[in-house]
Amino acid sequence: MGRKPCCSRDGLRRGAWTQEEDKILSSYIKAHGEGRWRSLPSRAGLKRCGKSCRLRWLNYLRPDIKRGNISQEEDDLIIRLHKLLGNRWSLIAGRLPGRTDNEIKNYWNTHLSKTIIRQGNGQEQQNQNQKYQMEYLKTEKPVPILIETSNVVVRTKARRCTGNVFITPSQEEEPCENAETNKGGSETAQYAEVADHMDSMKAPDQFINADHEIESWWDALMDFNVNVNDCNWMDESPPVHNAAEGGEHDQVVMLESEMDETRNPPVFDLDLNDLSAFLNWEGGEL
DNA sequence: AAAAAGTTCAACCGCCATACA
DNA sequence: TTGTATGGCGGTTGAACTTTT
Repeated sequence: MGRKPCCSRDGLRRGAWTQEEDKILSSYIKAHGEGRWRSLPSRAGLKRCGKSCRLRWLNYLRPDIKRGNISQEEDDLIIRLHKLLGNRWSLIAGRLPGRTDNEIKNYWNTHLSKTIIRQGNGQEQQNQNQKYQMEYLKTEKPVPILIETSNVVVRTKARRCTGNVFITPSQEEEPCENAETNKGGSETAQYAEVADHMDSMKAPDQFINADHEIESWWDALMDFNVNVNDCNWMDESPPVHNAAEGGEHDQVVMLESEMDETRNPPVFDLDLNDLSAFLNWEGGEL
């Protein structure tokens, strides 16, 4: 017995798309926009399931897609981001304009993972790291911390916290039950944690917009010199909530809209700027 | 030249989170 | 609060293609 197909309705086509189908899908989306994938096939006159249409559009037909010829710079960036984020392909793809998560995932599985395994923790990898470091030094910018190849990634999939999320310096508050803290972990682990939490936050009236890319979230934290080691990730627990409104915990770090009004000297004294710089460095484009 | 083995990548799958009635 | 529809994600599959024997 095979798996149950996602669209079990009889008469739906599966497998490779024909040029004719591509044409129909493209022109329909150009005319009516993306979305409502479930009903799109019948509206467009396609004998495909909505999921299949969505995937075909996002991974192949979208006009802004770059295909093939992944450059050395992109290659390097994928490797570095994968070290930080693990198999979070959509996040990695978000930093590579025109590339899809599927393409990056395939590229990783067919090219890069083998390269990494070959290199392991060996000299070649260290040399590569040294090369990055030397080039970066020439720019007189802070030297980024180069991520170790040994592993790092805390979770491969974002989890969600419900409600507003605050970052506080308190060691006494109950952490969000969905969250894991990595006190004392490597910068990479910390970043992965921040990415996870940031990734999971909700918009629009909350403190962080889920659509923001990781680097902007990270930059926001950098504005406050927040040390992740000193933070608990909080759910909507009353004491913390009160703090946001000027209550008992005056050191709550507020983000987004409130951030502009509360830009004070850093509440925490930490140094993850290097990692931020590392992330923002697009291999050679300094 | 042909068969076998290996590789690539588009497409599909199940699962999960969110939106909404 | 609950149930359902929908969108999005990462893992996996398998046909097509390439390389090796």
